[in-house]
Amino acid sequence: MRTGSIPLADLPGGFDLQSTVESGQTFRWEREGPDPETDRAHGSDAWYATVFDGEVVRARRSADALEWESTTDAEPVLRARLRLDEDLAAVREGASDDPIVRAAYERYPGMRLVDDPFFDCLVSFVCSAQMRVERIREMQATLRARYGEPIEADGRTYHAFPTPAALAAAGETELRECGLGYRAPYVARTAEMVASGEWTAADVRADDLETTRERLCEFVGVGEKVADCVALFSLGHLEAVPLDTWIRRAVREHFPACARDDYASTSRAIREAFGPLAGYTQTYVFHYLRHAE
DNA sequence: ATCCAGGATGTAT
DNA sequence: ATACATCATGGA
Repeated sequence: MRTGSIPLADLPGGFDLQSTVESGQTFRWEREGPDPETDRAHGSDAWYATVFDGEVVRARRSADALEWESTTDAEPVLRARLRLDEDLAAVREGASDDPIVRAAYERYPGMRLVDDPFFDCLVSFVCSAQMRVERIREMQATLRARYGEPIEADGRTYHAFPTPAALAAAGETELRECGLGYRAPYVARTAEMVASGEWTAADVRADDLETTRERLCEFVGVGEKVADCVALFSLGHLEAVPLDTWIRRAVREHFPACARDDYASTSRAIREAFGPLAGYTQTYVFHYLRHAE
């Protein structure tokens, strides 16, 4: 395994790995070791492991650096997938100056948006319907363990995220046995669509969010909310504001002037309230509401 | 037991 | 277009 270290001082606005990969944006990072929420006995942060393009990547944040260990040079993929080169200070500066927004940014300094692989993100959020974040994470771990390519590294076995063909071949019945419930046929049919090759990330992505959302809604199990999540966390639409139960509550309680009767106009209103990188603010507020307050 | 979780779909109006 | 019931599963 190769190792490397990226000084936090080189990352504009700093970086926090735990909040970035445990804030419900991505479900592909497995924490190695105890839950830092319940066990604060250790000095530095936990290691997290994932697989990108068949290469194992382990990472942790020490006091002054992002350390990594990988079967290849992981720095480029880490910089890209965790948006490490984005100026977080500028993002925070551009956010709206509302009390709850300010509190959320202050609570999780260094949290960044991810840029996840398209299919993984798509499947994860198809599974997310009426599911708690912790269970979505468990479901994705099950899918990787059962259908992902095993990769040996450092005496351990890691699993890549399953390919579209692998999930399509699994079929509805087996996917139900993974605990997906009524989402099993959604995942099976969406996997078939992607496996057919007619819906690539490049095909689905448009310059404007509205068009991208329309195309994403062609997938089975993808409505406006899930479409916004995929647009935000894997297609680079940083202006997207997914309206889930938590954000709807925030609109109701903190931004009543943005409340509209339908999804699209409410999302547009809160997007304008949050600023140009509204998706960043949405993710901070989501994570903040789900833990603090 | 009843309610809820990062909602979406099918059907009736 | 909009309203409504229904869809698994596990934890509180």
